[in-house]
Amino acid sequence: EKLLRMIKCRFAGLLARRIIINQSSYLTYRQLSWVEAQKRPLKTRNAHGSKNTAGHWSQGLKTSMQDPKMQVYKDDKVVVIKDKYPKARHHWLVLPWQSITSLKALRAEHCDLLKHMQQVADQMVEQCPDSTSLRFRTGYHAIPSMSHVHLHVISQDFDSPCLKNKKHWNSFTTNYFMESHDVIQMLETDGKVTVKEGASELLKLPLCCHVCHRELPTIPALKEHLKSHFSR
DNA sequence: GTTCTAGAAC
DNA sequence: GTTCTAGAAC
Repeated sequence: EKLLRMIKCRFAGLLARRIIINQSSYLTYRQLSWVEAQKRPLKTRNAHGSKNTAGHWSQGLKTSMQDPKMQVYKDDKVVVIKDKYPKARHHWLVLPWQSITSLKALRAEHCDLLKHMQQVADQMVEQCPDSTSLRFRTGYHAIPSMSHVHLHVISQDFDSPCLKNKKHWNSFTTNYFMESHDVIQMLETDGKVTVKEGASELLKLPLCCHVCHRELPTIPALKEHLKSHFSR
């Protein structure tokens, strides 16, 4: 029994170390002796090991955009994928191959790239069979959860089981959603993109219909209301 | 970004 | 009692 426990311990240790090797924190971890490392609760070690890695959820787009099965369009500058959790009948993301962490990193030299992303977004809408019946918007979230700059191309029906809460709704229907054209304009005039202070507060605003501006008390009520605008 | 669920709101 | 939201997740 003692031996079994020892083998289990050893295995857990190797496992933890193997995870750490893939990260920059390897040296820090190695400074601990093997015995000391065993004293650390497994949970803590996992927490230590799973943060700031390529496997972290916020890095998911980097993985998805490289996956040919996810790509619905690509050229030498950008790739388009379907949003994994679409918030409307049509919801794509346009991503540049070039790694740009966020809007904050954008400079004047990125203007042409953003214009191209906009062009590709327009193409996606054009080729969509529903483009005649549905309105589309193209823009960026002021404070995105996912790393790597991505342009949302989303139909305005918001008819999707993935749209579940106030944050989802307000991120696409308030000024939290920054129109692509406005972002490009800002970059051209200021040489950078500034996000208005208090943008995060916009997510807490009451639920308001984007078509008739009626206020709805709950998400289910809002969804029911949207049917009156977007019956198939 | 999602999932899960405690407890608020009804 | 049920519906719904909102915050933690190590």
